[in-house]
Amino acid sequence: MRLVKSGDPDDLTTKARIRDTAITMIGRSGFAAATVRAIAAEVGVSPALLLHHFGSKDGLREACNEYVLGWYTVQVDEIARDDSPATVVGMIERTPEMLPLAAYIRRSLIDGGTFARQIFDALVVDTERYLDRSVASGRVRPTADPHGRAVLMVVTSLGSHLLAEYLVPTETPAEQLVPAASQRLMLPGLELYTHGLFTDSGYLDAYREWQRENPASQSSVRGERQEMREESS
Amino acid sequence: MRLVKSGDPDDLTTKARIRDTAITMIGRSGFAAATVRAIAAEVGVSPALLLHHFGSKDGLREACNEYVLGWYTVQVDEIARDDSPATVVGMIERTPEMLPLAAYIRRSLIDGGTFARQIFDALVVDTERYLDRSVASGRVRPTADPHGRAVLMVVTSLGSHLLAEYLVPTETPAEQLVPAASQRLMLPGLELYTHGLFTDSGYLDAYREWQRENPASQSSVRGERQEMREESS
DNA sequence: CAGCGCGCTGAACAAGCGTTTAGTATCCTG
DNA sequence: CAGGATACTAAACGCTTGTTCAGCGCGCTG
Repeated sequence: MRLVKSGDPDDLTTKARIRDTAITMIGRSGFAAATVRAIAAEVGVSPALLLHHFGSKDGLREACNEYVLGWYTVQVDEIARDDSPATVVGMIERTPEMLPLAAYIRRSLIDGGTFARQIFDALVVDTERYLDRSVASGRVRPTADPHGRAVLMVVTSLGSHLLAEYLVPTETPAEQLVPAASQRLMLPGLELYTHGLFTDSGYLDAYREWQRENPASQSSVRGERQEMREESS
Repeated sequence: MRLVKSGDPDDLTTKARIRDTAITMIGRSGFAAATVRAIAAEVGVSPALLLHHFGSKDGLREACNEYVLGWYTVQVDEIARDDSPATVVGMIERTPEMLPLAAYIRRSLIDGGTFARQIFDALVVDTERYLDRSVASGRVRPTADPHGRAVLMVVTSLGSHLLAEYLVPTETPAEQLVPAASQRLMLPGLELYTHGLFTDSGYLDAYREWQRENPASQSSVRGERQEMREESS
């Protein structure tokens, strides 16, 4: 257990142990399946204590969200300080002690809601910054839509995360699931990122053409964020 | 309602109407949240009738799976007959009357299980065939790992499907969600597929090098399927 | 020592779940 | 017209869920 904080589980307050266990169990089986009684039994306390500390089951979820989001922010700041080529998504998958956190985030993304959106947006911001640096250093090609490209890469990463169970043989043990899945896609991914998929720019040119002729249909979709369109005028 | 079959809802047997409603409601709110009572109320029958026809709630799910899988197979065969450039995933997203089916598949992919794996594998097989044709006709580059590339593309497609709610503004109505999400990723996707992401083949070469030096680590991951390795010997 | 707060428990609560059971119409068949 | 299958319902069952409530023991404070 122990999650991120250092020291023995015995050193943590019972409230913290409940929170950590809840994160693990919600991540493993989902919010609904992780019942108040099951979590309490796992920690070794009464169900009533859980409600005493967190008010309600939703209060517990809120506390978990807050904790995970705080931890996530710290991690991002940490790896943003050095300009290592590690993305946040990749790092989440590798460090074993934060696997419960990753599973919890995975569940949250599936369930939807404000918390998941915060995480997703943070991932996109982080990925975009990483890509910007890579463009500046000449390793990555510039793009007409940096934000959109970052979104696409986050979607691909999280997609392989969410669909990991279908990428590996059925009998793969749960703890090897995500690493095995990302290794499965490594070569095709690198190949795609290096050479692309199409032999020429026909599709892209056609889409740009269509886009130029139907400028109305995109403003409603893009929404928010980018107001600056000076470079295209 | 009416789903795929033709005619008025009144023309269908009550059993079929229950099944269709179940598909819609499970797709909308998940298997657990779509209770027997809620489905029965939506159809306008008693909860007991549902059990009378399908034996149990799991029996109902089984019937839904069977129906969706059968319908899916028909669709795939249909668009595989002509060599249109439409992928199955894309088609699912566009035809409005099969949106409930798509939502149901989406939920099933999240919940996991045999049915979801069947759908996923079928999508991969179909995508791979489509890519093979495109390679033969010269529109798409050949690859060292055709199956892996097909998996990657399915993951990207389904990923944007699963994460659609994060790709669009919060207030986007549910029925525009998937189209809006895929349009959001259209330009970055085409750009990536046309030019790739990296400026040179450094990362790919390094990985291939590493792969050549550590040939052990991949057999356990690849698993199943491809036994033919004659071209590399 | 009295008393208050805090961590904690056992037992119970109402509500919702999937499911069962007994029974009622209805229609087809002999 | 008799009779059995079929479509369907009302009511209840047992179980699990989140939540409440009264109360216990312990440590700190006055």
